[in-house]
Amino acid sequence: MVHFSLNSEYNNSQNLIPDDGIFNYLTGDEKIKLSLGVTLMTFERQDMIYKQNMPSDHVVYVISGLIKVYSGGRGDRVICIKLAGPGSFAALSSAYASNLYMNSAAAIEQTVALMIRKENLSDILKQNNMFSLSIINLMGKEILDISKKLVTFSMKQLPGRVADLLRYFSEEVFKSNEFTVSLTRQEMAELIGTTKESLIRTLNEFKNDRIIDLDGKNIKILSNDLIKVLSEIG
Amino acid sequence: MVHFSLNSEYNNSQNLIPDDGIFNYLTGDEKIKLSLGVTLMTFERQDMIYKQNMPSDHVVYVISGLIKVYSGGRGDRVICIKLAGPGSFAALSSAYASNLYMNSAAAIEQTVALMIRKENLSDILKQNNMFSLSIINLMGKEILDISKKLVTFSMKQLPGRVADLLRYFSEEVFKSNEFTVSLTRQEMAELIGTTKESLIRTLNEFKNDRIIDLDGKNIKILSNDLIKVLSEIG
DNA sequence: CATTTTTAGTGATTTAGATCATCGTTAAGT
DNA sequence: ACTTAACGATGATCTAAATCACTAAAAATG
Repeated sequence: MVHFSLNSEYNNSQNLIPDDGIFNYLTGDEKIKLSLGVTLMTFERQDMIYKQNMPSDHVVYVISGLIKVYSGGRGDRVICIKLAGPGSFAALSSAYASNLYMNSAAAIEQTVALMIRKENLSDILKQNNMFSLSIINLMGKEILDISKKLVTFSMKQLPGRVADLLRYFSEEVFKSNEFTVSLTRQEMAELIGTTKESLIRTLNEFKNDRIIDLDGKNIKILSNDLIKVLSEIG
Repeated sequence: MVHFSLNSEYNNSQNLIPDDGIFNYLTGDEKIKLSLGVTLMTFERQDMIYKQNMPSDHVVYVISGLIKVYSGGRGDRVICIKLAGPGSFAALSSAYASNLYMNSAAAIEQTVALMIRKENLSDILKQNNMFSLSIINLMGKEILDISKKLVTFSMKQLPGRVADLLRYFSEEVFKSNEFTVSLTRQEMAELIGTTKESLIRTLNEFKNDRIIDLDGKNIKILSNDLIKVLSEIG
């Protein structure tokens, strides 16, 4: 786990704060100020980023790679709440609604992320309205996403859920009809609230029905239409 | 459906904006400004407040009563995302992350609510940082609540879910160990993602096990400890 | 107040998918 | 390179809860 911390001799540098996305709303001054409470970290696969029930002192901003935000329940069962790729935040909700992390996060593949001290982010929120508004926007999107997932979990059965997973991968995570997942079957199952066995079976049914091509971690969607239909009929 | 609209002759009145909760952060001027985009409405049981896929022009602030926010899926199946009682908002997430309502809301009992035009709320958000921050806080709490529900839905079985429902009622909705639900068994089932039959059976098991007293819509929790255990073992 | 509709409650049956068991295969660690 | 562990894949079995099919009790409606 490589660890860079910005110390005083770099105070005049703003390199750590990206020049894109939501940070566009920050003034130069605000970027400098925020930099002081920021640590750039590199995580390897399976590295823990934060852990449920620990004090929530940081918010995570993913620069590259992919992380999973998940929650452990009874026994060894785990459910994955979301994946966060480049340009996404994790732990925003824990930061502003609790003083503990309400779930855990770990790297799925090698990931570079900004760890932002939440007080520093609060300072910005208190003075920059457009930044606040875009955080409100982000959180609104997150609520809608989780609500949609809740509906899926309580109404769709396996084929519909797996179809949703494939859409999620192709439309939001990998942004292509052909992709190589860095997740294990177990992790994929945790994303749609099922077991690895059931996920594997359904994925193979899709393969036999020529809806997808499947070769280990390489997945190619052959019929987006069928996937969409499956997702809709649940 | 009674309908009061604030027109010009009442411009100098701020009566419609409550003096409590989140609106404390507003200045007098802001309250006046917000009042212009606000309508006070009374809804009777089963009245629709807003509907999935309609343009999301208003945010709802519940003054008294109880409403349900729900989402319809395949067939006639419905899942209730949350209940909102006095002092709670509904449609905040739709307002700021979509131009359509992403779910529906209806009154469970007679409800008085402020319908706030979302542009007017945006105007306040753009100028009042503390107000924005408390909206961020509210949304964070909502994300955590839904995430918890997601975990429940994918991991707990019926006794655990029903225990969660009873805790939700006694701790958050009715704030007492003894309460009269204004919801039907069907609506209760929709809150925990099951069918009315399964809910009824589980509720009666709880009654037979002397965990609750049950007489129609009157429910009394006899053992909070057992409920808690059931909720935790799932 | 009679009638239609909605809600509550039970039993019998079915089923999707979890669980259990096992085995090659791939990847990781020594 | 060898050993151990993690992962992918399949088959057999089991079970929680959905579904179906009713009856009874309340509520709403005319």
